[in-house]
Amino acid sequence: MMTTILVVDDEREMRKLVELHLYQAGHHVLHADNGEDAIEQVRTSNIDLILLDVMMSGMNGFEVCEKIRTFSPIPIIFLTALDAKTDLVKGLKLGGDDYVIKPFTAIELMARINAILRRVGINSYEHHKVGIIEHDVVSRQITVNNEKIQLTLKEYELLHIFMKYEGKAFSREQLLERIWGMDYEGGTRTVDTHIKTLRLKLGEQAGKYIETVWGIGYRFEVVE
Amino acid sequence: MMTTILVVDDEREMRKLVELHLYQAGHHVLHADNGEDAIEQVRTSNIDLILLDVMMSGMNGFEVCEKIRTFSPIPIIFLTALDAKTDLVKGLKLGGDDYVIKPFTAIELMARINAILRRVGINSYEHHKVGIIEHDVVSRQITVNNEKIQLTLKEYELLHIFMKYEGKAFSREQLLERIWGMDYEGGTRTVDTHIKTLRLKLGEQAGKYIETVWGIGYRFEVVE
DNA sequence: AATCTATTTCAAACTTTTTTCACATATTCT
DNA sequence: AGAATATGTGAAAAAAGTTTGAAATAGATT
Repeated sequence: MMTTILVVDDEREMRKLVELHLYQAGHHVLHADNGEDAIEQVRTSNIDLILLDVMMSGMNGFEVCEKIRTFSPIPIIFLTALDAKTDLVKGLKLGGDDYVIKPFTAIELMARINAILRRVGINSYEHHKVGIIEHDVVSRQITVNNEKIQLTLKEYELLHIFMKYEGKAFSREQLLERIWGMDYEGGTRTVDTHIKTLRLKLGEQAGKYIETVWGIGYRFEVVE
Repeated sequence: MMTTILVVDDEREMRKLVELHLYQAGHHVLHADNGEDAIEQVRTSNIDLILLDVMMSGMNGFEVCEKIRTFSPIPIIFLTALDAKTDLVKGLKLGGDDYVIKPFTAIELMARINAILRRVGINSYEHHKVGIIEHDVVSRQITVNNEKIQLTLKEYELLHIFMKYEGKAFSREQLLERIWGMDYEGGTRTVDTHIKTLRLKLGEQAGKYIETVWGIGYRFEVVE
């Protein structure tokens, strides 16, 4: 499953470089060039991990971290040019999960990110509720009207993306790329079949949440 | 949705080649053979992405990029024959988003373009409001007086272009080229029919936003 | 190897959209 | 006003996209 990573750095070139690598590694990237914007995005977007530069004009990384920790347990990796022990300690005390010292290689950064994501994947508690559907990420369970339903892998991934990006219209190609992977060769009709079974399993009422966007693909939205 | 891409290269044959591929991939293409012209076009036209050759007589690609960055965050992909490492860094420092090394294949170029466009599409939350009409690009939904209306692909594309270029008069040919593509064979009266249904669906008040420009085509403008 | 489940493919039925066409209506020009 | 040209409209044909059931294929499990 694709992850959304927020890159916070006030140096544009450094941010771009990091973004490029993250993007090529298959992550979704959001960015902010200041602390306030970063905090706002954490509040409003569905972000999985933050790469946070420590030295920024205005609010510094530690302050941003402290603020975010008042309302979110989202993993934070500090990017820092400093290498004093005190920073590590300070950052971790404030709730950071890891830190990387500039300059760093793409490989190193990816390794840290993957390590953290793996770790939180086990510990994190994600729970989405949209209309009468509830999705508990940890247990991978879906309930409709509090009744458990059994989904296959593809159905589950579809619903996961739909619920995460409620209201967004997806083309079949986008869904294939995200769930099946860039290298998928088969036809786009496959998506239709999975949509069919997913609608069926979601039942009369919740099945209608999946709307057909004619000529494009599908959109998930609570309809009354 | 069709994107407008500006190709900047002083070698005519290279430019033509790139343009052809872009056109076949369904993009709308503009071109410039020097930096000054490119900058002017970015200022005055509504461009979604720039393919910028680094080595040009007169202003080079990096200088052009630097200049553009003083007033626009538009994605820029460098085309370069120069060595990778140094250019990547320099280009990205100046605000470029990616770069492609010549010679490149059409597939590679398209992949880069799509990657950038996708990223931009994800990061930017586009929402247009013109008069009583609102258009949310992500969900592909249109509301008139906060009431959702259901548009077909062609109607949607028409309204999208109209709202994007509010006030501009379009000929039927221009609309056909942008929405239907260069290989469209049918007659121009098809546009009229779609305008008719679009006006109908927009309703009494908003339908009047689409004005007929006699002898030319149509213009979208808020009238009071 | 046999059995089950999940996934993909396929094609027919169905739905919606797009195009065409004929005629009504409107605008411009002489 | 009348002719010529351009646009508006409703209905029907044509094209395109979606849904669905069933069958084939692939993957896992026993």
